[in-house]
Amino acid sequence: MPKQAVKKMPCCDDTSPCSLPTDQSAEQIAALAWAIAHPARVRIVRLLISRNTCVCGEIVDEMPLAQSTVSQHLKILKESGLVQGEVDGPKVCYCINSEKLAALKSLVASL
Amino acid sequence: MPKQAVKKMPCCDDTSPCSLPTDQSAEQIAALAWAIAHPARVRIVRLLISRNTCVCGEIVDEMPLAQSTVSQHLKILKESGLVQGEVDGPKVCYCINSEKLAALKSLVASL
DNA sequence: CCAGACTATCGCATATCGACGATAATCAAT
DNA sequence: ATTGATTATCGTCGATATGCGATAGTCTGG
Repeated sequence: MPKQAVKKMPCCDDTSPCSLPTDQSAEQIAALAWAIAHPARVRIVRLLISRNTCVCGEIVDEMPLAQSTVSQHLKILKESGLVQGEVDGPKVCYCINSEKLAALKSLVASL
Repeated sequence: MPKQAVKKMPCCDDTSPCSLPTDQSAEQIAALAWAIAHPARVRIVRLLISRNTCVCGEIVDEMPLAQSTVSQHLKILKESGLVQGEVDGPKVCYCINSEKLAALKSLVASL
């Protein structure tokens, strides 16, 4: 995960001819891209998109991964904000955070 | 890098109600997303986009990273196909592969 | 309250990332 | 050929990702 302490980001200073977006933007893109930088997470995201209704552990059934592993990926997706989890009784329903997804699309499109 | 051997991807089989794109597509997205899943690489990509002219080791000057580290990131970007390197004398000019970039945008947009 | 189902978390192992310095490799020019 | 500049690669280190089984936590229903 790109969480290394970036020493300094001397971009967009006087010596640099770039009018690039802020570094914060770079980290935003990196963080969101990171969330979908694994096939399993792409599949999960697509699964959640395809089912307008939030799904829960059914995700596990769709994936060739152990439940704990899927849960781990869901955690990563939740941390990225792309996915939201909502407790529904003993189950947990996950759904796409459309705003975050739109933000990801927008950020990538504006590259 | 998500290069782990995926055991099997029983998606889109008879038991699954998904008409999702192929898993290959998931790996494509994951691979491209991975390339920009690091702030430094996002910055490099933007730098290459902003300068229509290909840049070379000037990238190093723009980044708070060691030359070897930048070279490593460039290698990753090259492997993803997002960036192309062209030897120009003792220097190496890098430039964006517009097609790959477009593919990335398209893939993300079609999520 | 207890049993059952569902999910999250904990360890653990392995593999890779990300960073760096040091070193090799490459090319132009002298 | 040698030098100088530029870039790639190597080796190392710490941190993290990824996978799993096992376990703990949580909630519902009887």
